[in-house]
Amino acid sequence: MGTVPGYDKYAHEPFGVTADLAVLTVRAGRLHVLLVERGQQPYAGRWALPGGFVRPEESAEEAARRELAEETGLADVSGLHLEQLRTYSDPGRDPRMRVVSVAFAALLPDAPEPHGGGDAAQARWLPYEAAGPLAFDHDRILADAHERVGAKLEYSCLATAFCPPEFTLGELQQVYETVWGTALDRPNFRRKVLATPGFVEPVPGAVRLTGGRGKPAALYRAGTATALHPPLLRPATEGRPS
Amino acid sequence: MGTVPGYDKYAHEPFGVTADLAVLTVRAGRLHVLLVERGQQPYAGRWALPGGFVRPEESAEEAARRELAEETGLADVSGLHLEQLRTYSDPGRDPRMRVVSVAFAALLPDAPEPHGGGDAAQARWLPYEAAGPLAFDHDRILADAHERVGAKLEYSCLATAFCPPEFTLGELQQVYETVWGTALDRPNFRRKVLATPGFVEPVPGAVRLTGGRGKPAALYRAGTATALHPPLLRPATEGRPS
DNA sequence: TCAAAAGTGTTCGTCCTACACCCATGA
DNA sequence: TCATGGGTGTAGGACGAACACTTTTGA
Repeated sequence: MGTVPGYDKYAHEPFGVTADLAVLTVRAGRLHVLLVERGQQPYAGRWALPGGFVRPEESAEEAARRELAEETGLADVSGLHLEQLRTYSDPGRDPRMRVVSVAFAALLPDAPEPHGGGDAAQARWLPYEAAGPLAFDHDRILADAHERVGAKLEYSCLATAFCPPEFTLGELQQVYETVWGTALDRPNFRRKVLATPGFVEPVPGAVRLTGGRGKPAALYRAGTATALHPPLLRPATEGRPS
Repeated sequence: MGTVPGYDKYAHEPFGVTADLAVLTVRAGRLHVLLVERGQQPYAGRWALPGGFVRPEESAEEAARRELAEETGLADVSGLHLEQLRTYSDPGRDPRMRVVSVAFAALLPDAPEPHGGGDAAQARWLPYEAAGPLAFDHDRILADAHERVGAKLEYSCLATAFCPPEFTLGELQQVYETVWGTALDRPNFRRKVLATPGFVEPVPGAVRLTGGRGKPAALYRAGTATALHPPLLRPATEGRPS
């Protein structure tokens, strides 16, 4: 970083910049979100999205990964899919000072157990609906993350990010059904997924029993494609906000 | 905004927060972008996206509208469609200090002429392809804006934001063709638009000659819908990034 | 032999594509 | 009367929705 002589970086009221994460997973057929209990003021004792201040030498995305590792102890953060959501900048959204939050959405396959650390007294997965009133404007951020992820499932291959390295089509379908809150027709879902080149790749010969009963299902891996053409539209959800 | 006793807001290296705008319009069948010539260091004399520092008492979106009015003199900024793009936070993207930029995309109907003001020596519309190397990382922001707008045309009614209050279907179609860079079939486009409730509403009896020749075209106004179901997919654009 | 879950086939409608054709206007 | 742009009609095909049916496993 260069220097411009005569520029006073303290001329303005200072802003803080935080990176906050809405980390989602599918657990037992329900959508869960990763939350931390705040250990400090403000909102001490309240649940919040993990996150924290961006440091001078890192980008917002780097800060998000660091905070996630620090506050929840989740390993394998390097390969995690992070999607920048939007930035929340209302004055007064943080009582300490002017803070703008760069929010990210992240998807994880089922649920390594987190543990608190850093500024977080504890960390845990909570069902999406049970994520009560959160600190700051995190309720809004969480809702935006849900909406965004639901929309991206339609036209991207993002759903595989919710799945373990090898998964069945039934598991993949459950991701869609859980995030969208609607049931899908299994035969049609199957055809649609298999007809999209690069969405999933079969693992030759591998099968797995899913529910303890029933026919063993073939296993698939995530493919190399990122976009879905044509998209897999969710049924009849009128009036979705743009 | 409350106060938390004992919190030192100067404890961290201060961040600057800017709001930058990629303002797009369609002019004579070509995509144009609104640029300003910087009057100050750094990058003095270089073209850049309009924008500037967010003030302590305003949100990023409010700052974007204010800077747009100040730097380009465009009126009617209050009704303008602003779409938050994403936030750019790489360390070193601004040589003065640590600055994160909250970027917005905006759409305008053809082209009130801008004039410089504030920190901008001058302001003008430039064809999208001719928007040479810009200051900071604004080339990247501009490309992201183009991609985002192109994608949103598929599943939202955003295209009407490029049009004047009353417009013909030919003009609306030209918005799609200009942003996407592809030709569309006129009869099919027409049917698609008219079949989507709330996309456009006819202005009874009103007609207008468009090219000086040809049959006068019926006029329409933007409708109340925001989403397009089913979407209007651009033809065969493989490998688009997610 | 039954329940449960995976996987296949088929039908029917809707939407998209493409192109042919007619209409109204200015030069 | 010709070129230009607006507007209508229509046949064919691709795709999605719905649902019946078969297969393979554990209990």
